[in-house]
Amino acid sequence: MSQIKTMKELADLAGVTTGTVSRALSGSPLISPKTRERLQALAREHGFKPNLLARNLRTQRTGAIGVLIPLGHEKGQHISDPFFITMLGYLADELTERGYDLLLSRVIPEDENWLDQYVGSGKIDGLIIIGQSDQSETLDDVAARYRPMVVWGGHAPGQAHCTVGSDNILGGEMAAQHLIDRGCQRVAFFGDPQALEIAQRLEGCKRALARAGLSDNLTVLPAHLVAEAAHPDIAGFLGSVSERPQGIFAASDVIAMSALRALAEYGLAVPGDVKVIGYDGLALGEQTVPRLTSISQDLRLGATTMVDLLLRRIAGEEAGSVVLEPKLIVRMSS
Amino acid sequence: MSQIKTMKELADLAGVTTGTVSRALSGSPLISPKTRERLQALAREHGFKPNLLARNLRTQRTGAIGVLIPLGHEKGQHISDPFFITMLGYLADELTERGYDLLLSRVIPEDENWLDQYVGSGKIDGLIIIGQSDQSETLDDVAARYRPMVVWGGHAPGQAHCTVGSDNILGGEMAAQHLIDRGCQRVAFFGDPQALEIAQRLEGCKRALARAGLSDNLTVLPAHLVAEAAHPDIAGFLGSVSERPQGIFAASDVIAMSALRALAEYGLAVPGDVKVIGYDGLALGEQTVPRLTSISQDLRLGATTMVDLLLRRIAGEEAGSVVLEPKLIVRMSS
DNA sequence: GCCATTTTTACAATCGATTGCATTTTTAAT
DNA sequence: ATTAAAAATGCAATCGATTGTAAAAATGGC
Repeated sequence: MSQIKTMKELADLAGVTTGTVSRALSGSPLISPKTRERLQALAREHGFKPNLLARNLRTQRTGAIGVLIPLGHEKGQHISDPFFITMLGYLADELTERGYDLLLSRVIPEDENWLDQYVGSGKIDGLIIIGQSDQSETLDDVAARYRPMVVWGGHAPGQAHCTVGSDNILGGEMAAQHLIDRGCQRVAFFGDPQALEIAQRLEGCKRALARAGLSDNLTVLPAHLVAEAAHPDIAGFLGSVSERPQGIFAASDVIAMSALRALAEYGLAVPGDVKVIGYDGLALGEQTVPRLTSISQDLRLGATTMVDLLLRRIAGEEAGSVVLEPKLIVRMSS
Repeated sequence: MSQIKTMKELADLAGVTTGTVSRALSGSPLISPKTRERLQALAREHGFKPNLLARNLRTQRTGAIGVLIPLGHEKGQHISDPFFITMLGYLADELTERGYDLLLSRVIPEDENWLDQYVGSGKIDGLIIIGQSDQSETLDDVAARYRPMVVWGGHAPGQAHCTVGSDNILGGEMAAQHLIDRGCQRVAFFGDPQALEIAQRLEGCKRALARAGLSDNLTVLPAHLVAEAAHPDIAGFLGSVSERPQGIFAASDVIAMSALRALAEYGLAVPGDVKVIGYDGLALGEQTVPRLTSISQDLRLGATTMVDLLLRRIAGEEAGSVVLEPKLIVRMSS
């Protein structure tokens, strides 16, 4: 019952060398069945578990995938943000199902090469980044020399890093078109286009409005991504505009929820006075009052796809970006 | 611009030894400021990052905290369960704020010593376990020889492992009392008492009923913890009981949500026909229809407390279990 | 019973950093 | 200029496993 911590101890105990123990425990055919079983039994009996650090150092693989959340210009944003959390849950399911651990880190990309902190640190076999934020060039930069990396976010032509995400331009177009179909003439866009994904959604929005000849009727409010921070932005906006928009396109469901709250506080009926559409299709949209119309990205599929691509890249295959279909979910807010 | 991967390469390049490089990069006072700066500049220039595995192997610390979710008898339960996810988000915030990484793993405790997979694997400095499930003895067992471990869940007298969690008995009592106060004579408890926390909530429930002389009016339905799995359990129950309960105490908010859905499907009004109270106080309870009355556990505080205790234990201090105050949140379902 | 194979096991280098101790270089004091 | 003291660097062991190769033991054919 003594505590065997290292192979050396086990080896001494059994009267063999660590090499033999190592091979025995890994079931190498170089070891006779007799000693193999003896050593395995001994290891079990003493509860011996090989040190993974040492093993990984030697074998140069870790069995862990890093998941990074760059918080961009949004300093206050927490990991407990519903979108991150949802995505994280799916990723965790997917990765653990395939035998990988998930190393979660929050990063605030302040110093030049925040990404290199992880890449090549030897702690991970691959990297999944949730959201480009405003770091698209940095990502391109790193992607050039670090292959096993997949990013959730928008795909732009000429982009070097591998992304998975919905077609944000199309999604934005669908959202705006939906508002137009519902009779909105003046539309407000809530979201900060500094982030690529959001810029793309805005772009799609503009296209739809242009097609309807409503280009001049768009107002853009660069609202914060965090719910608590977005609320004052939105409340301020609603209080100050002369001509109230008839439709609001929020660049994320979280922003949309803030908008719903602010609208309620101003006594505005949704969808009667103002129609609201979000983006993400999070589960919480089912539970808002009124239930939130949204452009849905299939996050579970997104997670699966990212993990797929990543593992293929780790294996050395080429694997390009994937663009997922956005889907309009009409609920009660529009 | 060559890719410097190891200290040896950097050292050769600079014409010094790895020892010097190591000390220079870690800012040791044994190195002259001149060479220190020269080496640091060189390292920066070549984008050198020390291999963390090697460092950790040498220093015997990893900078990572393991978070484990034993899924117990509930095989189908996913990490994307709202409760886990919420807790996970808070933990991630808390840990990253203190400079720790978070290594997430899902475990299905099938083999004898699932816990030893992680303890002593050398990958983590400490362990946080979310939920005891039905593994309380195993946890006690491991706690005896592995100090840096904190568990979210119920605290029972004589328990060896360090727990943080709400007072489940008191919480259960409060929930049942609330239903009684609202005039419920027959009460149903939804939840599987195999898990310690749930058993405790049931115990509290029984006490309150006993005090009111209603002991015989309790029905226990061991519903699944997973929303999708709980629903048929509950629907079946509602369809089969002769005397419908006037109050339902769901052992978790997730179960309560399933109950709300099932009740709606049976055309029963909440809280008119049946009153429902959940447990956890998750944010999603704000968004249900009707908004869910619940016994709230302050998960953010719980996460902070767990991390606190864990770090103190890692530092070698003694740190005992903490029981948090449950709080009744009256919303619209009761 | 002896030599040639084939199995088993031992030996030792290796992964990439850290760190105590020995050695060299620099500084300062006489 | 000499030497003692202080400062800076080099050397080499170490963390705990893996793995190619060499050595030893077991097997088999005659």
